[in-house]
Amino acid sequence: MAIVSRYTIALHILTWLAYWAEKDEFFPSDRIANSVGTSPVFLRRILGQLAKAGLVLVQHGGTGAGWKLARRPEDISLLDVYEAVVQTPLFEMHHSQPNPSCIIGHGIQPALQRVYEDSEEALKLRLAQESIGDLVASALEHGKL
Amino acid sequence: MAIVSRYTIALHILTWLAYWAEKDEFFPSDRIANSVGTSPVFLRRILGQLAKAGLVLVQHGGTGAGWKLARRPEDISLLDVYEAVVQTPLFEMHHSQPNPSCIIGHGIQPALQRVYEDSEEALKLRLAQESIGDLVASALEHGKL
DNA sequence: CACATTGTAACTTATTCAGTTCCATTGAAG
DNA sequence: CTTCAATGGAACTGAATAAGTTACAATGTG
Repeated sequence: MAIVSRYTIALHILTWLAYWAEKDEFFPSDRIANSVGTSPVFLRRILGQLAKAGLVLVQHGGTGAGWKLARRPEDISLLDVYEAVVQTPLFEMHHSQPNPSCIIGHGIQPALQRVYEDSEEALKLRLAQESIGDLVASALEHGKL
Repeated sequence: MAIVSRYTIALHILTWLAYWAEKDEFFPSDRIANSVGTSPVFLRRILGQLAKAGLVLVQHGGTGAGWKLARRPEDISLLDVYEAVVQTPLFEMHHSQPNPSCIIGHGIQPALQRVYEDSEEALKLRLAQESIGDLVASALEHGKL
């Protein structure tokens, strides 16, 4: 399979919040849902993860409750978002145990472990180079056509 | 989610075949299944993909039917295996359509497309640097303890 | 106190993956 | 030319996971 669409949704949310950030207000989840095209409850689940990671701030009760960015868009990297939203390792190991009395079956998992960690690291390094600020600029460019 | 365990299984298969490669015979799928710890039918599905990609050779009927490597282990990169077995893009887009009348909703997908492609490319570049030969060496090192 | 909004739990639905069973097909060996 | 060990593929099951929905208690501003 692939990296969950939850990650795409999280990036959409943050890009949207960044676009409206100059207003400096809290935006409710159904307002965001209108742009993303999915349910406010689903968004709140993701927003909760982003809040735990310190990427957004939440205002609970009263009128004017909702969400806003906790930092400037340029200071939120796509890696920050990845680590906030994706908790599972990128590569899956065997579902059923390989045969430990076979020398390959015994040694393959630690061998893969090392390669998998390095490869995941390469991906994360690339994600660290891009920010929500970049996404806003790029989305506006494409959105205006 | 993550990259399917099918990829791990494919690497296990090829590492196993590489380990026995000097014998220069064809190995049946249930012999391989004994090391991997999963069903021969599942393995044959994966072996079929590897054969299509030209990484293994198959011998159909008769005694001595089975599978063997089509190239030397050092000439099969982990990227070759990835492209043989994983067909879907690494990142998932939205499941439901973002709002096209919102400027962010309209521009976000092409913006993400570019970043996603670049990031997937970074992962593949790392996978291209490692070969089945490396995996055999590393697995033997760990397997001997 | 009123009320807009969050937080969370429980449920449904769809999808995907791994694994299984079954049988027709293949082709080397005797 | 028969035998038989093996592949190839279809059809099915079971389990896990994701996205989406409904419902309601908790929050805290005004």
